[in-house]
Amino acid sequence: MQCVVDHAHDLRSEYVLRITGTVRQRPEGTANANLPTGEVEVGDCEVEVLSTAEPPAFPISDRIEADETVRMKYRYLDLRRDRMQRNLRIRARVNAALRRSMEQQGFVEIETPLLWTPTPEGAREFLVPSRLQPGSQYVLPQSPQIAKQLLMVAGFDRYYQIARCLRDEDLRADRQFEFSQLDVEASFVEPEDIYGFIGEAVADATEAVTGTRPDIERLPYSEAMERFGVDKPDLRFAMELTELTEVFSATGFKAFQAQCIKGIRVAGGSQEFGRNKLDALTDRAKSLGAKGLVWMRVKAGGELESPVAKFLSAGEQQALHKEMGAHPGDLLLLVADERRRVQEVLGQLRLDLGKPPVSEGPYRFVWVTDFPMFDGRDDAGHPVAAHHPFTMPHPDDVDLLDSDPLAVRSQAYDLVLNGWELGSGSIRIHRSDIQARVFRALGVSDEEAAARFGFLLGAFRYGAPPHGGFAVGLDRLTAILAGEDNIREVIAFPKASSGVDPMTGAPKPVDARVLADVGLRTLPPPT
RNA sequence: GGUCCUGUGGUGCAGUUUGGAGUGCACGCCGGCCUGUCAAGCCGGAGGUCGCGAGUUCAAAUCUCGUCAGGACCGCCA
Repeated sequence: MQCVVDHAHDLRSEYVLRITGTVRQRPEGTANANLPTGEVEVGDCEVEVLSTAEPPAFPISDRIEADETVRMKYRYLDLRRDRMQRNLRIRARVNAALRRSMEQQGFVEIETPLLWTPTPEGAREFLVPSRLQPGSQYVLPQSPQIAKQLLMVAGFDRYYQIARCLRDEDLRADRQFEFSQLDVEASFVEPEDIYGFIGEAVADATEAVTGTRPDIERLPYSEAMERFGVDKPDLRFAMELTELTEVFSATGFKAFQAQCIKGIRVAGGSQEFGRNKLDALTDRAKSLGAKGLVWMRVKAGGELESPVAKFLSAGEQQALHKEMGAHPGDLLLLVADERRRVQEVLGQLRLDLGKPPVSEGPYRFVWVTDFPMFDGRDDAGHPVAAHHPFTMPHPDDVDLLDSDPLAVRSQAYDLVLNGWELGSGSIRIHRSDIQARVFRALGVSDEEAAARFGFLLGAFRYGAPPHGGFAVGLDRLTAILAGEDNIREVIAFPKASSGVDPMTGAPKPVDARVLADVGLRTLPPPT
């Protein structure tokens, strides 16, 4: 708002002022249609300086992007910018909408402890030394998982919480040490019930920010992997992986005598990708683990231009052309390898070549369902839990636990938005016989299970309802709704990727006396 | 632990490829002028360890090595 002042004042940017005056129409010829307040002004102003200000370390303006280091060091100035004001207000709207939605759906908000017990396995935990029990540690929870399951045993059959979670793992654009989740658990539910609860809440939050209520699609895990090569597909663009294994089932071309062949079609890409770019793509594919990358340009007459074209029969070329839906000018990229490898490589290339910016395009929510129970094997040959060890196997697959564990589907599901994993959940095991079989499959002995999770397993002996739940990553949801590709932009005081807070300087050494109080002594810094 | 990108007055950039005096642009800052302006305008001025340390060279912002910081990614995140 423009203020008209009669007498000179020594006013600088970022001063804090109290201005008293009268709002009035601007005089003829001074209106400015480009400003929201361009029709009016405050006249006959009295100005009082409440606080002077040094020039800020960087311009407080959305027009100029300051260096991250400087922004973080002076975060309180950075937060004055329109962009950050907007982002944090979007976050508040998301937060409020989620709470409102869960309350309306009859859920009860219950807080769980931040000082929790170590549960070795999973993410590395932050330790909190105990003063009253010197030498012993609490940990900060990586999630309220076990606490909320105990609440189910306790009879709070619909629990939710906007929970802070802490994981001492390396930071990324979508990962901070501490992050917030809409954490949910309910009793007597099936996956459909969870999709309903969470879908409602997330749609409410999205509508609160964008004004439009999104649909949420469904995709089984195996289909996501076959069509998109990832378990968190970005459905905003196609370029799907085409199955070509059958096409080359009898091929004489050695490189295509593989378990799986798939391809992606870059529409109109044959012009854009000259030899340099194709070489770069091949290097990229190799760095992703492929043995190689076969490229083909689709010529005007439909014939294929490729270093390997001469090894392929006319029938194979025709079938390939048809399966890929090729048009003249397209670029085809093929990978042959083990199925999982093919999916990974082409899934990543698809993202490299086609993924739109986060700020673009519709919100394509999708439930990825029927995740496998286990994901590969550890060094000892035991299957590794894909979700967590309390995940209920798919009812049809329970009998495979011993015979073919890697084929067991679980009742676990993810919510994905535009290629970001927003969160995951599952139906939990509430029967001790099934839990015992899962632990056995994982190679966890009874003693070990009792030592780690005894208090949970003990609770289950006193009548545990069937239950399941979910957790939605608030930082990620908010970032996408705000059009930001880094969750730091929706967190008031984030950490740098080194884990340091450039504003406060944390973490810092503390006095040896303070350490002694909690029974600790520091080692000399590693050399 | 690894790969890659970035680091130049307070801020944002150009200069680095092909070594030749700290050269340039915009913003800000200081002084002055002007002013119904709204990213105000005009004139003048100050402000630099080219992240840091070695090396190559007659000569390094520029080339090499190391190191620090920020960022992206891999590992990691049940």
